[in-house]
Amino acid sequence: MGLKLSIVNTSDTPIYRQLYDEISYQIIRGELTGGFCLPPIRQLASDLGISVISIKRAWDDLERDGLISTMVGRGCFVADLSIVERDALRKKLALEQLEKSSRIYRELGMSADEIVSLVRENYRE
Amino acid sequence: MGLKLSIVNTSDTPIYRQLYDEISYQIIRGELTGGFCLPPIRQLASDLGISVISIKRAWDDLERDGLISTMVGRGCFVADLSIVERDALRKKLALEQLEKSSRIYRELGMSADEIVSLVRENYRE
Amino acid sequence: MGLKLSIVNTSDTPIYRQLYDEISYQIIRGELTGGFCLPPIRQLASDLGISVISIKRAWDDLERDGLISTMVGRGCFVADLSIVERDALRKKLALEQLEKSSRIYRELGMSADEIVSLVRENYRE
Amino acid sequence: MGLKLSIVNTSDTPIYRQLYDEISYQIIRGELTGGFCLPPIRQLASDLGISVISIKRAWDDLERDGLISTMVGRGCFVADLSIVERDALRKKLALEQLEKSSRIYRELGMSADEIVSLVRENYRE
DNA sequence: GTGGTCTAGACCACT
DNA sequence: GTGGTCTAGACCACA
Repeated sequence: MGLKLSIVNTSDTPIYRQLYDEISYQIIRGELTGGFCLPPIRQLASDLGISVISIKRAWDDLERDGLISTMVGRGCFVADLSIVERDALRKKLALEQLEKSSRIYRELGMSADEIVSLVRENYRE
Repeated sequence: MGLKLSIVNTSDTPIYRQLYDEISYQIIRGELTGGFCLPPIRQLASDLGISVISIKRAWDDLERDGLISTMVGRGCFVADLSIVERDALRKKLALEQLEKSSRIYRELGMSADEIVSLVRENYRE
Repeated sequence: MGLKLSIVNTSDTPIYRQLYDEISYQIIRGELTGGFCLPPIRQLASDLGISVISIKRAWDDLERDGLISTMVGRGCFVADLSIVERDALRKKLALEQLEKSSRIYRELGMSADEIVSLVRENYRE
Repeated sequence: MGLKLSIVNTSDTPIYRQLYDEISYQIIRGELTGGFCLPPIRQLASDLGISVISIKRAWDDLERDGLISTMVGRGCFVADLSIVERDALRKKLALEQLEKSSRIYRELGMSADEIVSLVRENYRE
């Protein structure tokens, strides 16, 4: 099974960011495991109908964060992460997101209880 | 008491967006009430050290969303919103934010309980 | 019975234009007849909650077009118009409006028949 | 064939409005079809001898109304509208215009028949 | 006095 | 290359 990626051109989040996010989420969820070989960027670019530059940028960022590693001439491979590392990453991303939202909830004058009930409501669907 | 606004020039969110957010939050929290006359855009521009255009853009967006109304030659005034309208707006913004976060939480494979405990933890601080 | 005027501050048509229009329409419909004495602009300004300047501007325009005449120290009076004059004015305004709309209808690629049926539909309500 | 636009600087309708109108009419008439790539705003600005800002403002409005979509770094593209959508839009704009006119016709005390005959007269030319 | 629009030119991020 | 944002300064119409 190959890599699954879906890109939204009209989104306001840059393409390279969408790529970064999708790959990192798949790694965190364990769908992409250590040693998996990512497809050649040129092929991926034509498959997704996007620019090579966007992919390169995403791959660079992923490598910077230790999620993949590039072996010149051989390709890009998903890094080996322990469950502990993956979990730490997961919690870090969740907290980042939560803090961003919380700032807004506070601006709206919402209490923790209100938010919790919104969360529960939202998840039931 | 005049209007309180703080702008961060180095932020990656555009100035006009920061202005929009601050004003709309103040309206939702009831700190800015119907009929309040916003300061002249040119005065505000020089006070904040920003361009008139950024303010104009924010005011345009606020007007399009029914939060203020501008009268040429007279000034810009906060719209009269009923408590019901304000609450609806508040809930709408909260839900928008929640859905954005939820998408990410789901990508990270988190359950509702996990999120709720994160929220509680986050709010205790 | 006094003069009836309703002004919408938030409208995008200038106040002086709203005044001009309402007065001229009343004259055309024969509700304001020759010799009728308009209220003092200062009183009207405070009654309507608008600026004297806006009224002055409207009165000036009306006088320019021969619809009222100002007698210094005595007030402003509606001009004596014959039925023929009133009808000519009515047709002129209608045609002006029609030409403005027609330009848009043509841009939208509508035929005369389409427009006529829209008119009939619109008037039935 | 490139995009055809004509701007009148001396008009009292803002440049960004003229742009919005011309583009939207061309989309409604089917002259601009889905996927068409609008010229770069900076090139268009220099071609038309106007400022980038005016174009940007028009493009923003068009995007807000779902008529085009812009992709940073790639350009602005005409949205894919079904014939049904285009027709609905066309009718909506026509009705808006008609209601504006009708208000005035009523103020002038005109019957539906009078208006219809005016329309027919006006279209014969 | 107010807001509405526009220009010319700049810097930045994305592809 | 593309669009996104911003500044500084100008001219106009409205109240």
